Amino acid sequence: MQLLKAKKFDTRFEVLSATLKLFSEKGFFRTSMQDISAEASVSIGSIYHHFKNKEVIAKALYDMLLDSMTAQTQLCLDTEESFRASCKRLIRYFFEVAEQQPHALKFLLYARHQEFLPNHPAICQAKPFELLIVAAKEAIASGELRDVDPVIVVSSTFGGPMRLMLMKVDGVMDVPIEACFDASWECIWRGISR
Amino acid sequence: MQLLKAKKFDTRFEVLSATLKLFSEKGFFRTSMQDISAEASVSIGSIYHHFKNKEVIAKALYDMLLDSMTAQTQLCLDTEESFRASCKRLIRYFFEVAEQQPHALKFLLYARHQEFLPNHPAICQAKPFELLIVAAKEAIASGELRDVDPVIVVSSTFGGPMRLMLMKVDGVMDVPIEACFDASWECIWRGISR
DNA sequence: GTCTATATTCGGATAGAC
DNA sequence: GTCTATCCGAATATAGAC
Repeated sequence: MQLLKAKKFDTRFEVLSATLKLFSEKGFFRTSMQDISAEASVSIGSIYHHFKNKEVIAKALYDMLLDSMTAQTQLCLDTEESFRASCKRLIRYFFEVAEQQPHALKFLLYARHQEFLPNHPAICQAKPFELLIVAAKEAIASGELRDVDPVIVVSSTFGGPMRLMLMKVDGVMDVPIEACFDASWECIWRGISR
Repeated sequence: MQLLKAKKFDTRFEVLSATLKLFSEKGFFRTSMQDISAEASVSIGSIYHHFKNKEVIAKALYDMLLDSMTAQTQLCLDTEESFRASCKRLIRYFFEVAEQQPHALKFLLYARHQEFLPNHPAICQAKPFELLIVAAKEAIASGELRDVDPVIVVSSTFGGPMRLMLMKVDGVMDVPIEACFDASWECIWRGISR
């Protein structure tokens, strides 16, 4: 599933797509409107017709990607029966995104937003994180997990995989990230399971 | 131990100290030389006398903090006898820094460097990480840890605590981070130990 | 809706006195 | 070594034609 959705082949999409690539490569501040214009083959005037300013492009992009992540998280939690199964599936999904849409994941993970979207909540206050906290709480109540603070459960569960994903999107990992899944998951599950 | 060392009460130190605060609050690009000048109570001309440009300040800061981290990592690995004891001590140390010198940790963790120090190695290629990989390898050989890829061991060990540290420096954690230590460590150790 | 040309601001960096 | 005053380029954003 593509995180960045092409409703139709329109200017708006071209701009967002080009911007995502540039931001993840060079960052928000090193990317000029000129750059975006060139990469998207859309004039600066047109860009400003669709987006009030550069920050608005960033915000549109961020919201879109985060919404996809939230939807996917919700889906995994709703579809699977156990916390274990939900997390396994979700991490598998994240790994897939890291492999196939590294730009999107890098943009999202690198929490640069803090810098270019001032007074925006930190990523750890975002929706997916909160959904997982709730799910962890339930899994503790049901006895699936040991009785540990849910925040620590979620950090322990996703902290390791996130390090691996960062390595992947930074180009430091030469093997496919899927190769890390089993070993990584075993560490996680031994850590949090009852 | 202070990560930012005051050799003497000199201009250079004043600038670095002010810059650390501003960068961690507003980021590299939103901090102007004007801002630094005001915060440090040092004229712009003087700043440029000591540092060629803004990037050089950032790099000096980054190197200084990373060197401290490397030294501390080395110390823990040299002093303690087991991988387990080394990591416990190191994470305790990190937590302490998160609590007492959040600016320093935030600057270091937020890997914004990628953006303002182009073609600089990602944090996961930095010295402390490499030291830990080697140590993990040895601990596997000695039978202290299960036979898991050392990269995964290190990610699993520090991934969780790093999430917690980020929450702390982002002001999202209201309790002292030390309160998380025992539970977090138990998850880690169950995950990686033999 | 898209484009080109242009205005205006901002901030990094320098010159040169003390 | 420190300071003030100033330069100048870059990039955001706009105006207005098509």
